[in-house]
Amino acid sequence: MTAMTMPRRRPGRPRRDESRPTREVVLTAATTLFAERGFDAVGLREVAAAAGVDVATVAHHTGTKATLYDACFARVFAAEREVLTEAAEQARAALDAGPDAARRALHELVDVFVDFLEDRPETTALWLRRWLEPQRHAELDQRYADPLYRLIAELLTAAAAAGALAEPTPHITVRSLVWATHGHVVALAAGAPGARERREFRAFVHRLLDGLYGSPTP
Amino acid sequence: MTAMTMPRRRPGRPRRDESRPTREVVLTAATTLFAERGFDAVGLREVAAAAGVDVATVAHHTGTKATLYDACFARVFAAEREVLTEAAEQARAALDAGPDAARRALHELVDVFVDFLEDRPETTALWLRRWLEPQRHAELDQRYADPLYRLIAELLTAAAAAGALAEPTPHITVRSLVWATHGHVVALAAGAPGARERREFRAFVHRLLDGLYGSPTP
DNA sequence: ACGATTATCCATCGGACGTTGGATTAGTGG
DNA sequence: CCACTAATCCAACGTCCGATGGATAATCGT
Repeated sequence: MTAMTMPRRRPGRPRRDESRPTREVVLTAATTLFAERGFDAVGLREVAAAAGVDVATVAHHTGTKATLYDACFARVFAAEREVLTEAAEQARAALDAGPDAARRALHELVDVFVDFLEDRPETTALWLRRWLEPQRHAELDQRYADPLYRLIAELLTAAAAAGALAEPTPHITVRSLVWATHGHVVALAAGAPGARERREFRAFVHRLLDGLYGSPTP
Repeated sequence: MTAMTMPRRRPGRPRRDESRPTREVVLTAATTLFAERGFDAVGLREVAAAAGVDVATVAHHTGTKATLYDACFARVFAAEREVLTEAAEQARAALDAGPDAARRALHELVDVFVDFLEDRPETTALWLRRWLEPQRHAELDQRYADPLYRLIAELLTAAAAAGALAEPTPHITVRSLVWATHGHVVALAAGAPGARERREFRAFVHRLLDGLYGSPTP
């Protein structure tokens, strides 16, 4: 196909689309690309093309490539934190309603987390990529992951006190569960069979939650 | 410090060190760098410097950057497969010696796997990085991971038949265990506290093995 | 002993990269 | 209506990258 000279956008400030600010468009495009191929494999010109803008516009809105990457991660993580903290609050409220309701609330929490990661696989991809950067790992866990892990571990400890679990759950068990979930999401993103795979993984985590520390009464 | 003109090595074939072939030196250096920072963040000149050779020598022995990366992965995985298949054979032999011996053999298998990954964190790093490349994921799992998963899952099924476990273990449980272990290794590599962290993770996986599908008799 | 092969380094190429200076145009405040 | 700011694109810079052609020296086969 002959490259017809597309009416190229001329420089200058265009009409502003209030509903989708350029910064959001750029961050969305960059998040997808970074999640798929990682920081170093993605070029700023590529991000700009995916967002439909020039590379200088990307720089104007998000600074250097490193700050763009950080902004993508912070944006994705903000959504994760919001979902998880709200679900944890609801589960904690249910602890007072008796062991059965508490246990149901814990399973609901697990479902919310797995649902969230399945719906947004870029979250998992960005987490795994950043965990593989040894310099950033410690700072990341301190700023982002550890507070959430602590939140969940404390919730499970309170659940044990309320009779919904046989024992409190250490931090390390929560982390292992999180990694198992991320593995599940990575396999899904790589095209593993959908419905059955999901059902089996749900059964795995729920069984782990019920069985590892022993439900008091089945 | 003034850059004193180091007696630079002149071209031409040097005396050969039979015990450490150049190809092995290059692969070792490249494996470390790729595991630490990933394919795109590592330059061939950097690999060459770490191996103490010129970049053209790297190309001479390992071809393009992509084939070098593949060679690193294949070499690391060969060691993993060797360790795991031998451990699985020993465990299978123990299945005939009664449920208790069989159960002990399964725990030994888990220990061998976690020991191996803790000793060679680059194995975990390379696996995780490749799992994050969607194009290669399917081929990788087919060629490398799935046979091992199947080996272990069949072993656990045989263990259930021999009375060491209450139920056969699906593929997905094995994969989840593998991911949990990788998460543990990543945390260790990032400087998490050593001894206690390790003890708690061992307790987690062993308890999962015993408890998730229920040991027949405690 | 001498050609052939192997292993190494040097120099360089074309291209892609991240970043930036500056021109251009739309909106905004007075 | 005019000065100012904000947002966009173009073009370029210097750097680094992966790859390769070619020179050089050690080893090997005969």
